[in-house]
Amino acid sequence: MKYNFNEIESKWQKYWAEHKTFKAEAPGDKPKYYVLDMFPYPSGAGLHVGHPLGYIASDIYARYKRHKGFNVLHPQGYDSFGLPAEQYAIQTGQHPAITTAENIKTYRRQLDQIGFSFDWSREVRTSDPKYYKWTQWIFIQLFTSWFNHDTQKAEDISDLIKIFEAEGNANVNAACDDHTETFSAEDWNGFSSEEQQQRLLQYRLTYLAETEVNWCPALGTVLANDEIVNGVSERGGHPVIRKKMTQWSMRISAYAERLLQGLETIDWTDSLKESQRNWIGKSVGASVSFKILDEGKNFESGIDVFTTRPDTIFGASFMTLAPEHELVSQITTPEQKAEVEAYIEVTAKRSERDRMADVKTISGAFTGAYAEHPFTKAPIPIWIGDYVLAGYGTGAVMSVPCGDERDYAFAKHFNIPIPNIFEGVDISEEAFADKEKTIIANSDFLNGMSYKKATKRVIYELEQLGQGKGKTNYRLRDAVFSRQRYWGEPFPVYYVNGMPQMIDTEHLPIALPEVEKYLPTETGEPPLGNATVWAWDVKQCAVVSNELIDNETVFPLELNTMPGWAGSSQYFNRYMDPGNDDEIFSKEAIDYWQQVDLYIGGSEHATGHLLYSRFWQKFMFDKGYVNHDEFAKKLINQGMILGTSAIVYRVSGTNQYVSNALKKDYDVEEIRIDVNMVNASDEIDIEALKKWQPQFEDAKFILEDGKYIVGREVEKMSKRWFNVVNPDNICEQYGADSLRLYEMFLGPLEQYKPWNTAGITGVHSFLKKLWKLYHSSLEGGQEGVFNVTDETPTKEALKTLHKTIKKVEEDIENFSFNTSVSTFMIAVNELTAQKCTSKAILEPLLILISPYAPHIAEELWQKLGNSNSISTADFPKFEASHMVESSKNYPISFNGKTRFTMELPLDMSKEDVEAAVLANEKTKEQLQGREPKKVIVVPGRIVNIVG
RNA sequence: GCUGAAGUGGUGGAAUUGGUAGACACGUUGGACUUAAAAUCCAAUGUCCAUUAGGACGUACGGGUUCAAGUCCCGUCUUCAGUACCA
Repeated sequence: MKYNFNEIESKWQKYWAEHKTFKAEAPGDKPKYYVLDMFPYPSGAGLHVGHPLGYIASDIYARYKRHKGFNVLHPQGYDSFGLPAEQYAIQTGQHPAITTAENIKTYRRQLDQIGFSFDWSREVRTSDPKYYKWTQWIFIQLFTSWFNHDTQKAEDISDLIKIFEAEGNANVNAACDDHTETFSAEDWNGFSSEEQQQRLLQYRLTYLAETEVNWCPALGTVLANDEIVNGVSERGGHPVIRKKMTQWSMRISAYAERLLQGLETIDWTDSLKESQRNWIGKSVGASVSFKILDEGKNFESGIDVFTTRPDTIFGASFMTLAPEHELVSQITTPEQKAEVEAYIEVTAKRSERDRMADVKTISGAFTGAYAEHPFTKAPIPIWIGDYVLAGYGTGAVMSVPCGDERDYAFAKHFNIPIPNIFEGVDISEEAFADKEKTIIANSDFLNGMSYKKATKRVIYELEQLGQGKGKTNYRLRDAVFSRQRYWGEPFPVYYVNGMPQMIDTEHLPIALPEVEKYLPTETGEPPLGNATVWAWDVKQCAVVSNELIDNETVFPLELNTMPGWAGSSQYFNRYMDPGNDDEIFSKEAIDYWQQVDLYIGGSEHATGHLLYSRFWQKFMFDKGYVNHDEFAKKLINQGMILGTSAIVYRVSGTNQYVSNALKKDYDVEEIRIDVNMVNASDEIDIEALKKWQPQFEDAKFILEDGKYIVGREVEKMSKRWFNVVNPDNICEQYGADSLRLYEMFLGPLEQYKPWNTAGITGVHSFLKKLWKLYHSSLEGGQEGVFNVTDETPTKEALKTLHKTIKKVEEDIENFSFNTSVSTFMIAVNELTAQKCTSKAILEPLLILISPYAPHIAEELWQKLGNSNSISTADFPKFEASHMVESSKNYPISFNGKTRFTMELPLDMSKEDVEAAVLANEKTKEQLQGREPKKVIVVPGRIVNIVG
């Protein structure tokens, strides 16, 4: 019998689908385990061999946990809103829903052929109205909540209104806009409804606000920072301007501290936690208010700065504002006006990128104005400089040149005095920024103090003056939540007199309207501005035609859509109860499934999806919908499988191509060609190449040894490098089990590693050997027939089996799937050599292998006479008794060098081993009559004699 | 610059956490089978010396601790990833 993997694999895939083998059970007595993959965006290109890596790992773990008696939830779905489908729609007019559905079909077929044990009955699609109903619902929950800093949690907005009605906002310690004014209960009750709403918006966890965005007029859309290169759009090279737009934002900054603290409680990789910490960017210091020395003018407020080094305040010899700072135009003196304006213009022209790349050049301008030092009352000149960022802190710094490198460089450049306030430190060459070694001098009441003491004291003194207080600053900014796109979740929002109103949750979902064009409107409105049926009738509670808008009972709906991360920030909880139309998930479901036990996905989501999801989870926790404030207990980042591009070398200016080894003799250009035309020894199929692209049709090739050898380059797998390997081809040629084993065998899960199809023969021939082990040839050289007997297993075979059980169990628990593939190979080789046919060995062996190679395992399992799926079988129990060896070959070392080996019983005591070794002839020979100083015996390992 | 991870044969990678370095696989070489190829099987394969027996060296580099170091400590170098004037 031949190992016919194609037949076997499609047979079992069909069986699993028909029998719903992997459907998670309803809550019951079994312990639960939740294994989750980051769901894919279904792109038009389909899957390449790199994509399933994490899915294979999670599938192995899920199957293993089923063998271990857990009720496993292992769902899959699609993050199906997104830009590519929309751009395709713009080009072709095809509705994104149609292309998305087609792409999902391809994905599903490709996923199915790899044999994943997903519970497809729980599939979610973020673009499905039944799903995004709940995304809209969460948005409304956020809108009707505020964050109380005193309790450190989200609370209902109605409670806030009660406080306002009773006592105003003076005692409310909430996460809110910086510019929120103080009002009394009388003030509040005197406000019009609109004025009240305006103020509440400053407290809500999602709010409308004017935000600066990168606007590209030619493309009619907002661009993200990474879509801009050198000040122009990446696509098309159109100019981009900074523009203030009214946008929805999420008040994630309210959760900064909890997002930081929560990292301590979860088992995620250190590097990932570290990048989240950096992103949150907590810094502890003080805010200090400097009075502006006005000449006739009257400034109500001074200049607020944030500093982490308030202890160095006596060293402040100037102040620097960001050029964009709002006070700049007010304080600049007439004499300095021209210079300041010129400088602002220059910096405004410089793109963000230029400013970042060019850190060395020092530039700035003096405003002519002075501030007053809070303690010495000395005048301090106020400068502007682009090294101060408008977006961080207050956009202003007190510059202490002796204690900060950037301030030092700025002071040197503009000849500003650099007073030294450190004891015993020379600052003639560079600034001194070592907090730990700081002793303050020349600083009045701070003299002689350490950084810690001085900081405490100066904050106290500033508070006495009313000019400062201790403050913690976070770099984390609120997240802009509006996109000028079509293919995203519509907001459940309509506008009455410009104020946003939520649609009642019972009328959700608000489905995406049909539009003629997917582009922005001519007046610059988002694509939903093209919709003709996009108004809200509050009487009928229905979406109606725009023509009916009367601003009395029919109102305009929001034209923006939500960003990509909206749909992915709670999907893991929705999987627990995906069909529920009445709630996002039932209490019963969340109480049983709790949280994700194991989450596998790429590290590129570190500061996006993974941060936003934690934020929403904490919010859901505050509102009592979930019972953990972290959604994933453990997270593993799988590495990427890279492509190995093939390169041919064109001799410059000709149509000749030179083989890799000869290219050094020519002036050549590199051209990437399709890797599928190159064989395992890097030799190219010239005929195929000629047909591939017209430019090669009548090309000449300069060969080495009659062959054209390509160059290789390891890089990301991508269509544009022609290095994509399609899993369809691999499954067809070698089978899904080979693909699964090989992806694991390639190296540690977390690591980046290149794909090399040639190596797959190793695992493929292992599967053939495994097949053969169950189909041993009978005497006389017949074709192998299925041959498993009830024979009592030999000691040797038992040892092989239990060694394998132990190793594989350890490997899976430690997620080192690569080494267990080797373990299987060794086991099969040993059992083949032992001519093992015993069912008592071969049956449990199959269970060990089945998480990795489920199809072949199911087939052989069935041949063994089992009628159920192997996935219901219990994981074999390791029994140490089978591992006991009576003796072992000890390496005998002298001063750490191994000289010979000795067979010794393992149950011998250390003393007896020592005696036996010393009595040995070879030992005596080595010692040449001398007495050993010490004999070290490590049981079962080594004997070392120190002479 | 800072932060994080890592440097082991021709290649991907193992190494029971301080105990025979290079498991397993790819590749390469030789052999068997075959008209031939594919497939399969067997053998060799870290480097150097030696006909063999065997020996020396060897985990980026330089030191150290230890009977014993890929593993621990100190210093240096290199690579990859993230981040970037964060006051």
